[in-house]
Amino acid sequence: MVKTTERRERQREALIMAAEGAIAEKGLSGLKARDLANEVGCALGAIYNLVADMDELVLRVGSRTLARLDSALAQATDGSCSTSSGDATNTLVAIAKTYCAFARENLQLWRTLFEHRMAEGAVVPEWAISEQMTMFRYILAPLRALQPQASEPELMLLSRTLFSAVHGIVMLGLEEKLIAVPPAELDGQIEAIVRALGKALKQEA
Amino acid sequence: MVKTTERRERQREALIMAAEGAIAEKGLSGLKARDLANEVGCALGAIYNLVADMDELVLRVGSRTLARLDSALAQATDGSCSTSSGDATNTLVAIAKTYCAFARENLQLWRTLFEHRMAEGAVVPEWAISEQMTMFRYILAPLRALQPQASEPELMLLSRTLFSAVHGIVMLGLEEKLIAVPPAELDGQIEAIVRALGKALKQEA
DNA sequence: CATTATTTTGAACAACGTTCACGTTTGAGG
DNA sequence: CCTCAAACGTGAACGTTGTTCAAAATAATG
Repeated sequence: MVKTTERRERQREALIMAAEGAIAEKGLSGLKARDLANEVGCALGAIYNLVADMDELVLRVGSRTLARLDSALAQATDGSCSTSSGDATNTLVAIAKTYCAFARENLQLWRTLFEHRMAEGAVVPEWAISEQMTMFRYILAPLRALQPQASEPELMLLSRTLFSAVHGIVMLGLEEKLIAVPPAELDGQIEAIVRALGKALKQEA
Repeated sequence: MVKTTERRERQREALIMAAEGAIAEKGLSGLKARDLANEVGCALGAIYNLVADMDELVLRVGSRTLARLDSALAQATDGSCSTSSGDATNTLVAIAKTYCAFARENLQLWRTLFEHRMAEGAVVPEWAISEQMTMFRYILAPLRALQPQASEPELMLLSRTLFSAVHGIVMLGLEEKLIAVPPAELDGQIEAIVRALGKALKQEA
C-alpha cells in the first residue's frame, strides 16, 4: 500500500526531471506531453495522475530553477557580509554578474521562468508565488549599506527596481533580437550600470 | 484587373487591423485564425492568400505598434533639442516615462513585440528587423550631451543598455508576477533610476 | 479466493495552424 | 458577347497540441 504512493512520488520526480530536460534542450515550446510520457515510460493519460496539468509541471520545473539560482546567488554573496558602502557596490556588481551568468548557463530554463503564462483563467498556486521573492534578500543588504537613511519599504522598492533593470539588460541581451546589448558586452555593461547606480545612490545619502 | 489586387490589399489591411484588435483585446494567445476569418468575412484558407502565415501577421501588427511608439517618443522629445547636460537628463526621464506610458496604454500590443517568437526554424524577415533600431535615435542625443567624450560605438552600446534597463523595469512592473515593482510606483522608480544614472554619467565625464 | 476499490491505459475529443483538391470567378483574345 | 485558361476563394481534411474518460488491469480487503 505504501508502495503505490512511493512509486508515484518517484514517477512524479522522473516526470519533472524529464520536463526539465526537455525545456533545457528545446525550450518551453519543446515541452510535449507525448514526448514526456514516452521518456518516463508511462501512458499519455498517466501524466495527469502525477500532475494536474502542464502548467503545474512547468511551475515545478521553475521551482527547481529558482532554487538553483538562489544557491548561485548565495554563493556569490557569502563572503561579503560587510556593511561598508565601498564593498556594497562590489557586492551588487557580483550579484548582477552572477545573475547574468546563471541566465547564460541556464538559458532556456531561466527564460521559462518569465515566458510561461498560466492557461486562460488559471491562477498561479500559492507555493509557486512564495518562491519568487527570495532573490531580493541578496540585494537588500548591500542597498541598505548604500542608503542607510532609507526606510525598509523604500529599500524593498529600490531592490525590485534594481533587479528589474539588470534583468532587462540580461533578458534583451540574451535574445536574438537586434534591440539589445550584444552578448559579448553584457557583463561589461551590467557592471557599468550597476556601478553608476551604486555611485549615485551613495552620494544621494 | 487592377481591382483584384486593390481589393486584396484592402483585405490584407482589414486582416491586419482585425489581428491588431484581437491582440489588443485578448493578447497574443487570443489571436485565432478562425476568428480572424470570421471577422474579416473570408474563408479560413483565404488568410494564407493575404499573408504567408500567422507569424507574418504578428510581425505586421508589431510594425504598426513600433510606428506608434516611435511617434510617441518623437512627440516627447521634439521640444528638447538642447544639448545642455542638465536638460539631457530631463529628456532621458521624459523618454523613459513616455515608453512606460506607451506600454501601459498598449499593454498587449507592446507585450507582443517581445513575447512573439517565430515558428521553429523560421527566420525574421529583413523588413521587420530594420524597424527595431529606431528607438535608440531618441536616447542617443541626450546621452551624447551627458558623455561628450564617449565614442559613437560606446554611446550606441550605452543607449542599448539604458533602454534595456528601463524596459526591464516596465516589463516586470506590468506583469502580474510578484517579482516586480508595483505598477503604482513604476513612474517614480523609473524617474529615480534614470536620474541616478544621468547624474552618474555626467560626473564621470 | 472473491469482491471491491484504485490506478493505469490509450483511444477519442476539441482546438489549433496549415494545406489542398475542387468549384467559381475573372479578364484578355476572338 | 462568347470562350476558356489562369487566378482565386473555399471549407473539408490533416497533423499537432493538451486533456478527458470508459474500460481494462491491478491492488486491497474480507
